[in-house]
Amino acid sequence: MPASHATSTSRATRSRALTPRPAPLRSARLPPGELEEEEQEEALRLQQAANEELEEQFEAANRELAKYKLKKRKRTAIGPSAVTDVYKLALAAKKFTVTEEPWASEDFFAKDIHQEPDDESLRRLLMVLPDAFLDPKFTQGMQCQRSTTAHRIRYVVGATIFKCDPTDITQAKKRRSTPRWDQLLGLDPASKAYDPLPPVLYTDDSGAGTNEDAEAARLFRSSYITRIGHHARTLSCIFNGPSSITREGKVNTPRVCAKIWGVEELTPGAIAFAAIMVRWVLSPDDIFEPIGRLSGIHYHNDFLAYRDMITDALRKKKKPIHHVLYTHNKAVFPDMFTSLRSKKADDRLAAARKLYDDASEDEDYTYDG
DNA sequence: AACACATTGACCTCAAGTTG
DNA sequence: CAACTTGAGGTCAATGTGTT
Repeated sequence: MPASHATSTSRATRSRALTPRPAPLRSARLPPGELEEEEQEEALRLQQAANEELEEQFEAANRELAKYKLKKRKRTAIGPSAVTDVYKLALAAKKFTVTEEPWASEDFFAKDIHQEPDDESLRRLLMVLPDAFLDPKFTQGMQCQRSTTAHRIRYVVGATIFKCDPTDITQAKKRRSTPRWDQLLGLDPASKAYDPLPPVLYTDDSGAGTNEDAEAARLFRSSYITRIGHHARTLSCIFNGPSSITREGKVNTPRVCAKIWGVEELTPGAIAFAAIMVRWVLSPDDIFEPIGRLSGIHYHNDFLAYRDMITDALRKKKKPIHHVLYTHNKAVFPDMFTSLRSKKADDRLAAARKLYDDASEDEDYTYDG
């Protein structure tokens, strides 16, 4: 089997590398009076013997591990018994990556976790998982999700979203020499700088425009991020899998991220994530990093700016941004949306609430919860 | 009811970059 | 230069839906 062969070779290479190279043995004929040196060599030989024994133990342990790995499940099965804490931590990390923040800021690790963090989502996460960011499983989970999501959006569904020849996006050379992408990314030919709010983020590719009200309503409502009436796009790929946009009609979607993570509604982070993602997909950059190596685009900083802008506007009950969230939600989670936002259901609940509001009170009753 | 197929996220390995 | 980190790419088992 090629896979196991490769594993065993790499293991052998690794263990060789760990073993200290044997010191060149001196000639048997030692000058008299150098007993001290002889003793040292004897000690070295003993040390080498001990090393060899350790190496053998190491190999044996690896063989045991390899046997275990063959039997091990490759994929976590559904069901409470199979879901371990480690698995749940990785899942939380993946969900966090896409719905809250793609890269963990450096101060996450430096931050005193007993201090109240400013960010609300982080505060909630730390309440449930105080040591989340200290666990390597968490960063691994974030890494994996970044890599997978970026790859899917660019290489699997990119051509469908942007209605172009697949190679225009997948081939680095062509991607870097397509004028349409430069225009969508708001590249200034003179300064070689990219607009942090480029046309690709707006409805109809038309950019900021002159009318400020119209601009607020069109920002983050690009048809590349999601689209009403047709298949939802980038956002849907993230949560419902690539086939949700590349296939017509209903698809077999056994375990999509939204189901696994229990996501029923978009967050400001999710919209901001999709926004930097459509920019990266068209960019000259080959690797999805906080700062684009070739473009110089500050993906992470721009993401934070988008997310905080959206969060702030939502809190302030601004109409355009609530409309953006509404349309995106309707496109990405149509089923849940209709059941959640049925006016009839809302009225029914509101009526029941009113019954309590109108009911009589008694000062003797207390409730501390 | 049982099977086949299509699709998915998880897992694994490797290469390139970074640090000390 | 070794040890560590990060992201990409390939493979695989689990699973929902359609078909017999």
